[in-house]
Amino acid sequence: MTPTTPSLKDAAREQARLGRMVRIEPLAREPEVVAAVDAAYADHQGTIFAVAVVLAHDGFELLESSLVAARTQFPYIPGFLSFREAPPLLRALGGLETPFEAVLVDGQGIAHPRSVGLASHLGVLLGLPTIGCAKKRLVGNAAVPGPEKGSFSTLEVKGERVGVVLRTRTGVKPVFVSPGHLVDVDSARRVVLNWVGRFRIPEPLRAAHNLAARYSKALTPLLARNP
DNA sequence: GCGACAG
DNA sequence: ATCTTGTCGC
Repeated sequence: MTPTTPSLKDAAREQARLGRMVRIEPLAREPEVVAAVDAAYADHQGTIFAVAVVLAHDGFELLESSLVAARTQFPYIPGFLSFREAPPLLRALGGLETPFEAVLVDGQGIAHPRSVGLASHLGVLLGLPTIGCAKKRLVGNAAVPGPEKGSFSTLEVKGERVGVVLRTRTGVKPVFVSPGHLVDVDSARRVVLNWVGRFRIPEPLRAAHNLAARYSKALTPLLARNP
């Protein structure tokens, strides 16, 4: 196979192309089953462990998980995270057999320099609703939301409402929620809040994150023996 | 030129 | 993201 490593110029061009395909619209129904993706990195040879999980809203039960281990093909550059994580994450999602209604992503949706964060990028390629839920801000300005769980403030970029800064737990640092594809800001906010358990990060993303970390620790020694 | 900067 | 134990607080 021929490793594909686009230049930043080409990457930005690809984002512009995908950006034209992003659709922001309210989600018709509250998802009963969602997927979530996250990645962990191992020290050795730039290995990335991409994980996709499927959970049922009822009891936040983990229905299925999928793992993909690969070599990173792109460095981490703010604004271009998709070119590093989207390929393995898409493969992980492709390994799922359980049907899901939306995907929660650890990163931004349209709250991005070119309006195509990882969540939007994945959404367009999947043709499914995706929601970005990041722990930090990439772009945009927002007021500090109220201290109670559920409070939120508008995240805007050049006068555009691209997301919300949402308090998922009382007194805890808020998260940055923005629509990826086929959802709007309000739908994205509601979905994230509906999938929050007793922690700051929504359960599906926690499950994906924990699994990725576990796989990384457990498999890194094996990869060192079998390069 | 000087900061800011998802994971 | 990752390197890393205990510790302070609700």
